[in-house]
Amino acid sequence: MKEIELRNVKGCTDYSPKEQFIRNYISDILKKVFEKYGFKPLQTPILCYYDLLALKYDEDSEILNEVYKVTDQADRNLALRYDLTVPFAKYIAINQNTKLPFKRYEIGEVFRNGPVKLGRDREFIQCDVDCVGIEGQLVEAEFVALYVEAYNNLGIDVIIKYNNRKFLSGIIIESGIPENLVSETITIIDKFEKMSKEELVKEFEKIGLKTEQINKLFTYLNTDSDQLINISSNNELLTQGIEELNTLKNYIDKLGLLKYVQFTPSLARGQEYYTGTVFEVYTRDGSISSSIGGGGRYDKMITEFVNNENIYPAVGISFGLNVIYEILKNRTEFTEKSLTDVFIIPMGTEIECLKIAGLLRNSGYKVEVEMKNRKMKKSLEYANDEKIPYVLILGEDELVNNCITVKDMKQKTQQQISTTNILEEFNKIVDISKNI
RNA sequence: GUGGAUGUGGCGUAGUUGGUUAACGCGCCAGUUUGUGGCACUGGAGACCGUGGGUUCGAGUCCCAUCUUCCACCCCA
Repeated sequence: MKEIELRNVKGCTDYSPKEQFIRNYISDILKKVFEKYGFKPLQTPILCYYDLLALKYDEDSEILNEVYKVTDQADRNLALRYDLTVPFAKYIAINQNTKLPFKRYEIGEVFRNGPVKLGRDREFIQCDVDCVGIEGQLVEAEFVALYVEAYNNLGIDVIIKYNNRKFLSGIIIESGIPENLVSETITIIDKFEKMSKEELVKEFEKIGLKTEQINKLFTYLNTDSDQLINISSNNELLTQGIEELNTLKNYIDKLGLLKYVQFTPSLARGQEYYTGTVFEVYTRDGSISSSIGGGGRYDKMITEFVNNENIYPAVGISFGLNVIYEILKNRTEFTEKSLTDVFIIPMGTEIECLKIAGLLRNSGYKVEVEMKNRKMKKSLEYANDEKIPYVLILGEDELVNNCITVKDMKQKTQQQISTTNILEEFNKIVDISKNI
């Protein structure tokens, strides 16, 4: 056998039990909130036809370079999914009798053969929530509520920045910038908050914008949400964008969520397919500079994809599992947390212990039984390392007296309880120590 | 993909102008007598110094190549 270097594929990560526990905790909370808002789980395959992705992303698109291509034994051209949105659109296209509105969520791996750095892998989990079939700003407003609730449940204080693509394109056109430079301009605007004004001007000049245009654009980009009403224009796109922004703000206000949002005219988001409202979520204290969630309205994508007479207006948002993990991982509730509640050490009483473990498990405790025949000292050291709060010891002494020793590892106390109604007795001990 | 750094036991590091058996902390294992943990003490295992060449009497230490990882740029989640 040839010796190989043992390592993970670039951009792929192992998650240890402790890490994965927190990741599961996060996705469990997210799932609960999604379902609370009426979103249904939809599961799509990771493998898909390459042509499907090629159809969606332009031939020369950078995205396509980052798609993993694979083949099967029949030499079919396949790919690993790049995001969850295309599989979603594909599902709608295949199941055209799907009743609208269709609300689904999906949490799953996606793959991008791109640059790797801290917090950015090639295999990563996306958490997407989408609603297809509804126009107007109500969906957006509800998504804001969902965002707030989800991040509240995770204990993260957030600020949701929002903007509107029609508004953004509108102000660019209104500034006198030619149509063919719109998308390049947006790319630069996306860096608005990261770069100084001088740097931005340089960038704008590089793509050929005139000083007058740049100045006009800057005025628009510094607009406050209250000033939106004052902007009047013949540009239909701009008027529409402003109207949508005002409607959305009104909804958010009535839902009492205004303190969670911030109108940000420079917010663009990279994806070409957004057509209306866009969101990006940040921690309020700014402890994490990158966004921890984002999304927006994309009315055309599914419509073009399905390509029948129907239109499929859609809004989708996503949560950044990795970055949420980075925020939560150091919380003591996790670092001090044991994945096991009870550790049972048998002293020649293995089967009895397994039976007791079964009893405790049935009432919801996570129970582990010592199976390695080692010294009690070692067993206790293990329990201690794992931060397991309770240890039961069943030896001959206990067996004779029909009882079992219960150690409270945190309090460093121990007592004996009767084995005949062990569950009841044990619950009592747990309750008492919880109250302390 | 382009540019810049990096690579020493499981982890984090030290290794002087190239010179004998590569050091330290953490971790790991075992013990400090009987069925009791977090501390302390004692002992132990574990690295051909990323890989392949080269210079040299001699290289972890110099040169070249290659790979890995990381940081910028690009793009995004």
